[in-house]
Amino acid sequence: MTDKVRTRFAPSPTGEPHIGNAHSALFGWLFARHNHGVFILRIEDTDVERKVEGSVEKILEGLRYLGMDWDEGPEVGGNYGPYFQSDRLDLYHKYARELVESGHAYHCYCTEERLEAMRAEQTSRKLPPGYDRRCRNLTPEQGETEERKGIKPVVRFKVPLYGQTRFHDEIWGNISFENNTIDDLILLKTDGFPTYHLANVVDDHFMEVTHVLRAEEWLSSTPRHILIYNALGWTPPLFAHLPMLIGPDRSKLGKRHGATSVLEYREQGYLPEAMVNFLALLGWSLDDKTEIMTREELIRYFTLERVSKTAAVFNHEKLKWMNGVYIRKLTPEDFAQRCLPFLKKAFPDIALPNDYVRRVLPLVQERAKILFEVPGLTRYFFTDKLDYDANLLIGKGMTAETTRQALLVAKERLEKLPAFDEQSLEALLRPLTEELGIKAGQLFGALRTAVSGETATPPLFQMMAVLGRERCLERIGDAIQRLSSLPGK
RNA sequence: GCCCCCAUCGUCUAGAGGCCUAGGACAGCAGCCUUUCAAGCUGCCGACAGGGAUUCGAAUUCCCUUGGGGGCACCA
Repeated sequence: MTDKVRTRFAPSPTGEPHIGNAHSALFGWLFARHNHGVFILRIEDTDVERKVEGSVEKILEGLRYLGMDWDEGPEVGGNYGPYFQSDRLDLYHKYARELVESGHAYHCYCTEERLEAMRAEQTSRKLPPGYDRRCRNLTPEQGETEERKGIKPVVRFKVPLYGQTRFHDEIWGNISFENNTIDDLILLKTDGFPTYHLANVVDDHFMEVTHVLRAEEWLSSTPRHILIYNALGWTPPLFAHLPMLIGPDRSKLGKRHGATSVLEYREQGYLPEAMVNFLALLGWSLDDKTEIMTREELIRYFTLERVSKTAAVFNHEKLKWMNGVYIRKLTPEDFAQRCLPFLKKAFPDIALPNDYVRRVLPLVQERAKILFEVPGLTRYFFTDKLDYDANLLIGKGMTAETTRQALLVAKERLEKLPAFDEQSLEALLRPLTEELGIKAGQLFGALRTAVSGETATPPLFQMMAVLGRERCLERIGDAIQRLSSLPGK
């Protein structure tokens, strides 16, 4: 045995990597890193029915996106493999057999139909559903009779009829269950695969996992696991059940609450550092004020003592805010790098010259909350045709005609402006408002819309400077046209 | 129905008997800044689920009630 901390993340490949799983994984990862321990990734693919092709890759992608590296597991190997449960069936069979031989487990021949009927009956009589232990005391002869009928048995664990099972949870404290409320769970299914309970115990034991960090939903199956450890003569690891992530209605986080796949967040342009920071703060806190923390700080400060017991609502609003914080902290170059894929995807047929893109992007960096909205915020920098309602050109207290006149004069002056940069533009346009006898907002608003087709944009002079003289003049000319042909004007 | 838990602003949380007329953050609202939108700044709104008990003193300890969650599969 080693005294080094070893934790694991043990997802089952049944679909998109769930944000709730990512949360648990993160806590396990932070705990391992904080303690200079080992973070193991184990794939629990024991449910043939629910297995979804390609989900292992997605799980790995999700972890990579969030920057959670694993020391042992798929792709990296390790001394405790294999790390796919489907490659460890012999091991599970061995210990299932051992449990049967030692009298801790038995073969059960009950059909699924019978079990279902039994449960329905129990539920209708308002009794707790559970196996009635019909096969618990079958004689060898009775067993053989069933076998001859061609019925394949499952292996069930013989839960003690009396007494209680206690354990200590690092977060919840001491928990105790009456054994008579636990039914004889299945260890080995008829298809030869183990259930979670057996596989989990066997693997955590042989992989020398020291701390099992998993979501609270597992709390009530922990006594079963303890019982199995004991029956096998093994020392259980330490358990720490983590608060669950729930939706705004306080139920288990699901599709109807919005995006649940980690990869969806990547596609929407949530920065991994923001995701990690946000997730860490769901059920854990450092103190009464610190919220923005780097990955290194999270690792340094993360302890189980500061993990809470109450489920946390996944608040998209706050995530968005935090993502904005991280976006603003990026260097312009880094921001550009991260935006590029989103721009390319949104404007597949438009050239994105390097230096131009790098002049455009800083203009929206503090305005974007998620990367996905960057193309929308910068559209007019890349497209030629603007699509907007000409009435938007006309500001408060202006008419189509006064607006047109103002634009006409502005265009004229802009053509003659020696340098088309921010300072020159301001030096020209600011005094022009006085000359025209209109307010700054009236002229700037008209120009803003003319040049971008939008009413909310980055500062006008910066925007125009980046767009360039040619494009600006062209668009102002177009705006003048639109004003001239406005009906009723 | 049974078992195991949980309980501070709408949400994430600080609080481990006096530091609490309960702190921070998101959201909301108001204002400032300002050519628009953001960002930023200032302020406001806003919670200890209820009831007992212990104590000089309880958000903090204990009990009950209420509310909420999780589990009770040949799923994990």
